[in-house]
Amino acid sequence: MRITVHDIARVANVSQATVSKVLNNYSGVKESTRKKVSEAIEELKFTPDSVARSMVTNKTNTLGLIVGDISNPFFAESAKIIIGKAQEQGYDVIISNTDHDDENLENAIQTLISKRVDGIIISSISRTSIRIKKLHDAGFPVVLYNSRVESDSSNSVVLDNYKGAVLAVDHLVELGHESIAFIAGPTKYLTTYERYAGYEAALKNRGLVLNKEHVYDGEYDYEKVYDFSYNLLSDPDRPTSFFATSDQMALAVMDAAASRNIKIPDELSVVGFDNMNISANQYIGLTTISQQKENMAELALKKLINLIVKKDPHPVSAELTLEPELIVRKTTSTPNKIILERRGYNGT
Amino acid sequence: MRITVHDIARVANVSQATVSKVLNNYSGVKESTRKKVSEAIEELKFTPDSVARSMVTNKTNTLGLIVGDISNPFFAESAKIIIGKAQEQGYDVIISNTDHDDENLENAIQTLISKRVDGIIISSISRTSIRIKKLHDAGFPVVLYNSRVESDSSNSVVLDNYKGAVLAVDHLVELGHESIAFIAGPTKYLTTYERYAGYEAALKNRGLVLNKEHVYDGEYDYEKVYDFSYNLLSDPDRPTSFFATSDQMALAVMDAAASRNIKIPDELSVVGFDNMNISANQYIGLTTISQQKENMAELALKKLINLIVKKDPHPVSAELTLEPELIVRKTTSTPNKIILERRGYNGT
DNA sequence: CTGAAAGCGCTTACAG
DNA sequence: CTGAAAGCGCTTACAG
Repeated sequence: MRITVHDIARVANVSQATVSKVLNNYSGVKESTRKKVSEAIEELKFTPDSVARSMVTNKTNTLGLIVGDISNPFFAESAKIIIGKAQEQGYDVIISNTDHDDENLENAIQTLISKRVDGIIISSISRTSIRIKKLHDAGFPVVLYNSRVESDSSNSVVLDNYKGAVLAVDHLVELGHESIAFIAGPTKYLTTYERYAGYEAALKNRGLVLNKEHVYDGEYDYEKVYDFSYNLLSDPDRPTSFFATSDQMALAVMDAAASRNIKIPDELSVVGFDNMNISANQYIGLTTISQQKENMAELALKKLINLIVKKDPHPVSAELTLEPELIVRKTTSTPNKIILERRGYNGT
Repeated sequence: MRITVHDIARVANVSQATVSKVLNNYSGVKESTRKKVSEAIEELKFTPDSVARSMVTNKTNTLGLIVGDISNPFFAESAKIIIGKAQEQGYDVIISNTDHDDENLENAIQTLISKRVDGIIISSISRTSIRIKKLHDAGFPVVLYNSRVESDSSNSVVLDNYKGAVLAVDHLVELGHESIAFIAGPTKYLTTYERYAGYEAALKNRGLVLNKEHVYDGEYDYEKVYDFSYNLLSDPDRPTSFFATSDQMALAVMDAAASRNIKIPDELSVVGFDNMNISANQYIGLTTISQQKENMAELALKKLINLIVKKDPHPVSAELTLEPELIVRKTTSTPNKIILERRGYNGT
């Protein structure tokens, strides 16, 4: 049924070996035979079988991309860039979605490896994972995207998350906010962990106290964050601002505020983290910390490809850290004086 | 280096064939030898090579998913569902992003097939494409997701797009709008083509005239739609409402309106199409037509799997059509009387 | 410049 | 219940 190099060889009256040589554009094939073979390929509409080729070359030209949640636009947008760049280099990408579950992650790695992908980009991995070290030590190409692990041996590209959080908090404080709730997300990730540290430090540095009841450190779950925010916003003594560790979570906060009919930014300021495309939409206009995802995604892919083709056997800096940037839009402003006074504050 | 069935066979003192049998859980293996083999597998931490297995079984357990733009949340959310359901059934999925370009699409199909994926779901394909018919006739499992092709032979699951558009227009008309701009998108897709037809018919049916200058039928490009809307909104005689053929495009319209400081819905009504997750966010509250993506995605995957395992050799209905549903939220309202009067309308 | 042969790591009849 | 052998469709030394 399927047509193979053998068929081409027969039709072109050459050996399989020569067919293979023209298929791979090797030099050292007489022009006339190359032509014969090409014509046979054309005639039989032959396309070589990648699986068979992978079997012998030990390359599949496919990459794995493991994300916590592909429906989070930050990941979808990152994926788009990674897929695009990968395609340019001749790689396809298998996407695994873990729903932020460690067991799913482990399974994903397992099957990707058994499918012999040439390398993996992982974007949501617990900071205590030792899996990465094993892969790294085994020489398997892995790079962490917007993730890092505490055991040192790994290649990663991340933002300076600590600094990013400080930027966000400072912005709010400078606007006059003294009560800043925090959607921290799960601290099992080093990124969120460091943002939490940044939040804590910035508060302390500004002489503000951290109110644990104003911090959500549960899982990444839209509904749960919505509920947390919704409840917190019923408090007469509610925070005047929220800092969320992702734009997606910031949107959940805004969703909750809207359903309580609380106006943003007049009655509540919100800052996110990621700068996903939609945040720039002027109808939404979310103030946020840019993750530089174009850069980050491109660097991660480049790093991975280098690892694969071994151009970069001893990468100078295994860990790349990008600079965060505060992008002020329209979800933040000075806290509403009237509300504050009603609550007994006396301005600043 | 790599450890193989051969190694296991040696350690367990059996043949490769029996190793294979326990690997595949075949019956007819003595319990004691099964145990010996299992222990050897355990001991050497062996995981079978999927590539080699695919070579002989003619199955890769991987699917292809081709989308026009994975960064459009509608596609990302659909992908999440498809990937999740696929994983449940033991399939991984390679995602190809075409940027709505026909040549990219063709290349994607090509490489997916040479990688021997077991089946493909295509979500953005030109209605005049003859590629699908060829694949279909060759017996290759393909299902179209939210897409259909004019040549009949294909498996697809789509919404009744014509009716969806009628629903959207009727809603606006019933609210009192007489001037409804339309972001149609490229009419090369049957979905958008049919929505255009629905828009046209509904207008006619309501005795309204279609103003070609109020219709955007260019490519899916956020910037271009933004510009189109921005320009149209400068017109003193501008439309009082927009119907967009996707939520993503509706967002672009809202973006443009916001930058012109035009209030939604007071001064402009907007209805989208898709009902992506974020549209339900109450801060955004986009009125839209639901595509039932959960249903659609699940059905598409099920259809594909059936095609693959041939449980469904003669699918009763090759084309599945779902019912659209209007979801009214807060981006639509009656047209602002003051504005209308200022423009010389005299109410209704 | 060309081809015969071996091999990648599995599974599948088939014989015993 | 078990194993020897062939084969999936390529590529890669190697010999000529």
